[in-house]
Amino acid sequence: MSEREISSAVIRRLPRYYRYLGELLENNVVRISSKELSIRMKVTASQIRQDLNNFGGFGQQGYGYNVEYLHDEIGKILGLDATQNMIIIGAGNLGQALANYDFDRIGFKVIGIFDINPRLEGLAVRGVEIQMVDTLEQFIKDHEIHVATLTVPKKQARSIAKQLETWGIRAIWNFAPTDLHLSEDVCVKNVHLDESLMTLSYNLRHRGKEKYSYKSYMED
Amino acid sequence: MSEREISSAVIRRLPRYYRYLGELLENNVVRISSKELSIRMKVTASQIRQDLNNFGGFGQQGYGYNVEYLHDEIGKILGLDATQNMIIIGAGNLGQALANYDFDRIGFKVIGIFDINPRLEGLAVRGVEIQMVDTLEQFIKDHEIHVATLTVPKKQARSIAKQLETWGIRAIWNFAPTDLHLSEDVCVKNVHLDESLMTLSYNLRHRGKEKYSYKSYMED
DNA sequence: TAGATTGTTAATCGATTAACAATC
DNA sequence: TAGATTGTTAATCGATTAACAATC
Repeated sequence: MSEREISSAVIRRLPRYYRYLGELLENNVVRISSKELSIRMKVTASQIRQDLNNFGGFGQQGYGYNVEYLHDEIGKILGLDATQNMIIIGAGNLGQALANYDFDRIGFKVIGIFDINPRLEGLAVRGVEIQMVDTLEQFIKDHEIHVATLTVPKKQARSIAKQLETWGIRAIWNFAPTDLHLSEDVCVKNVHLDESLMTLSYNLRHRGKEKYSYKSYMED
Repeated sequence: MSEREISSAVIRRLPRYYRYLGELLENNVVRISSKELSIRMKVTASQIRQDLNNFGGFGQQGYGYNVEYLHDEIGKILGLDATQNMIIIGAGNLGQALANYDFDRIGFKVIGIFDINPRLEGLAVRGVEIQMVDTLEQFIKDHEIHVATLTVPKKQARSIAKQLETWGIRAIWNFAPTDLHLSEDVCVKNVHLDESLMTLSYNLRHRGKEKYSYKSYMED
């Protein structure tokens, strides 16, 4: 099976397909055409078909796509079918908020929360007790963890990220407002909330000078 | 002054320029060339110059760019120079975490937090007391609010968004995992955290099959 | 002036959309 | 079979990169 290079534009759209298909599934819709889905999602049918065909032919001519099948297949492509253990580094407001999220639903199980603040030690968030970071290395080894969420202050983010890398972490979901400099085989996904708000600020200020319309749905 | 259409790809890069320039400023760097900045940011110098020239000529041949001037100008383009009052709807974990953020720094002042849970009434987050949503309409009118952060459950998101629109809100920072259907003159910026994590999941699973490298910095 | 670096035009590259033959 | 809709190729569109004349 030849692995072609999938563009990140396509990958970023997959979760949205997954979400819409999940909703169709909840509404007991059995099949859907790219045309119908394109209307609901406000994208072109062409794009949907192109995107999906990067991964294989999931539809059937004259019929469309089976909602449940397509939903599951996209889930597999995204890797949501296999559960990954995850830790959260930084148990501040955001870290605790994320710990309360139900990410199990998409294959991520929070099994550890870490901080340097001794006041937080032992405090349980969603059944997981906050531990001190000096136990982090051992914990990662003991539990075969490959994914870490980073919600520490900017100053500490880079050095902790480097350590996480040496301890075997392969993917970092980074909420610290800085770019991490790691080797290429560590996946980093940045969530820079302040930068997100800045783009909203831009659009608010320049609103009306141009058309924004539905495209904003896709600009993650 | 002719307003050309600025592509969203450019707009999404502006906050990152702003951040790098801010750091240079902190390090007392007075001037920088597109070449030097391109190396630090791991983008092409060409892209930097093209991006900036969408908004005007901020540099000088043979010299480069004055860091402070460029930083300030990008801040103005993003609209960070004018303060906007903001409210947060939904005082759950995420809502409270966001209320604790220092968004004043980029021109957004949280002056109200709202929820339907009577248990939260009066609880102060960063000096702002949580109020009940039935006072929302009056509050928006009294304080001339145009920006709202939406951190309510999926089920309620759309109906609240619709109401916010009728009450005069012009920009919504939406954390609910759903697309909002509003008129075109309401700006919506979605932050779908679960979808962000899904793309990380994809990259983790397909890691090594292709090169990811620095490009991940830019995929917000 | 000579060197450096911009602003901007032209070339390339990639992503989106359109079209349609294949086929259920 | 006829109608519908995919998978896929071709055309278009837009974004990125390269090149270089302008100019500080």
